[in-house]
Amino acid sequence: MITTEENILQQAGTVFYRKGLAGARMQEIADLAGINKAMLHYYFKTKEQLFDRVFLQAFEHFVENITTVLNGNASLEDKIVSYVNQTVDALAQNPGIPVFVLNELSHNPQRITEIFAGEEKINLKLFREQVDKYSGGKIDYENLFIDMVALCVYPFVVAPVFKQLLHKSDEQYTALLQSRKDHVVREILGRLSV
Amino acid sequence: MITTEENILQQAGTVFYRKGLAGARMQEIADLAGINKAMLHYYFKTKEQLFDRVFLQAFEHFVENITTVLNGNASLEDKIVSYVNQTVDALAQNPGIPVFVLNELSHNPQRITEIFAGEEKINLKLFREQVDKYSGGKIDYENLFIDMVALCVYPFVVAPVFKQLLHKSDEQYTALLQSRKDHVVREILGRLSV
DNA sequence: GTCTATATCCAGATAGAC
DNA sequence: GTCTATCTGGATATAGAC
Repeated sequence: MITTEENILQQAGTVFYRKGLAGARMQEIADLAGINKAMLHYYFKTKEQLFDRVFLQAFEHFVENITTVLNGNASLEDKIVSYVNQTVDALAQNPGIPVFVLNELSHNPQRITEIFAGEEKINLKLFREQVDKYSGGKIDYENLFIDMVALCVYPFVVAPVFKQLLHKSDEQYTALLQSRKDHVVREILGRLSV
Repeated sequence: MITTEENILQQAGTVFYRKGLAGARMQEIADLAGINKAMLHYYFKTKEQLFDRVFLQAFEHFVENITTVLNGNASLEDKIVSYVNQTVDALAQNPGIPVFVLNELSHNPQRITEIFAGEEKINLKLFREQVDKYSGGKIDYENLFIDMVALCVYPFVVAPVFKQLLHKSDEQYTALLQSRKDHVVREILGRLSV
């Protein structure tokens, strides 16, 4: 059995993802959750507090693969393979999260410093050492990291535009996104083996 | 001398970029433009119509390099070099545009079909032919195109997160974005010469 | 074309019964 | 914990003088 609070959080997510903080209506969230508007305030006091909870969840989804995969003790190759596959799979289930998170951050940039303040686990030190060691200092870990993330995430972010540009149906574009997992792994690993 | 209408459009842009349609306040736009709220309605009737104009401008900025560079009659290598450099330069001047456009499209996906309806100039046929010819059919033009755009644009979109993650100041991150022009060109051109 | 003053609406939040 | 009814502020939009 799901609690009322979890139910609200979930429905609030779908509304906030689609409309943002300012565009969302408490009434719509209440309707989706099958409860009364007053209940939202009973559980979360204000719209902003409800939004904060939703945003934090979304942000954690957004960066979770970076932290869990990169900080493990697997080999560099294994980490890259894991990151790409897990990230694409996660985004396929929640394609709206990246734009939602990035948009809120662009509206509210100081949020990011607050979030990172308590989180020392998000750390690329280990990844850097592995890249340095692996390539004998020849490969810049920053660009490698940026490229890997960009190649995975951007096609989701820009999906509506690329769908039109490449003349793809929803199903065709979904298939393309999946097929890119192998492509991205090949490209990134290819740089290491030169 | 700049007209009142252009002045409004420009100030409306800065507000809408930061806050989105629902979050923006007509009063704030009026204040920035140094005029009265009533004037906004005199020139653009409703907030939505003002927003539509701003959005259309932004969208054109967002895709202009794709159309102008890729449809020219330059060589494939020259097109890639031009696209990367022009895109990064344009984004450096207006870093807020991509998230703004992508967010609005995620809130309002049918907009993209309306926009593309009249625009037959946005066309990757020529680019595809060049890639096919150049690589003897060995390189997938879709992934090449997606990757090139992703590597250029995504670092701007995700700037606040990467700044924290990589421990960069604003100046350092700006420098990194500039330095990536050569990096991206090298990576993409490198695939062609194998 | 530009302003002040105002109408109108709507959404977040609360009061209070059950 | 859950509801109905209501308060209140604020934002878009308009009326009308200059």
